[in-house]
Amino acid sequence: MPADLAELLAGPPEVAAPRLLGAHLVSEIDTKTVRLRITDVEAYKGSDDPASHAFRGRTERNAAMFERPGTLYVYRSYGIHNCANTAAGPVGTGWGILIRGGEVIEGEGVVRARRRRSDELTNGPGKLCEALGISIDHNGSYLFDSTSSIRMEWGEPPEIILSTPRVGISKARERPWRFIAASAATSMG
DNA sequence: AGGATGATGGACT
DNA sequence: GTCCATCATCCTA
Repeated sequence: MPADLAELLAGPPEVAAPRLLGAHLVSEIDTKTVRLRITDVEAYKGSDDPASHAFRGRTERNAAMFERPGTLYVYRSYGIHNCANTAAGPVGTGWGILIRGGEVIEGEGVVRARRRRSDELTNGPGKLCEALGISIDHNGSYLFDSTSSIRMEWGEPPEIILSTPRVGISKARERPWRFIAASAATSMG
């Protein structure tokens, strides 16, 4: 029975994040469709989490994370890349889940055209946004609205989930809130 | 295979 | 001015 993703995201992010693995991220931009299977996510828990953008409360940049679960939070990273999160938890908590990586299911030609520089298409939050065509303009849109150009849809969950420390942060390293989908055939490091 | 580094913008001290 | 929820490229092996 398919999980209700919107309901799932209403819960705490460290619980919702691993269950997001296998779900699909669909972008329909410039009449081009890309469909991705989510394989790599990280949970961030707002004011309880010094590594979260929302740790110090709501600002103009992170406002989308304080909206209803399923709201897309896009921020510019290192001045160059965009990274995508979904808001999670009750409205006002600032909880969220960073989408770090996925597998292209549909639209690989479009993805290769958007990501000219590397063979690594979608294994990183900046790369994933470039592949899907996600820009800062999509910040604040709702992932479960059928009219949104970026949507989240149910997909088969992975058999195996790895839990590791989060990437690229210096605070709260002890929280193993990165979740990676693995298959029995593949060993990941 | 793996380490160093430059690009570049926004938030914070 | 300093610190980043990054990535591609340029080194050394």
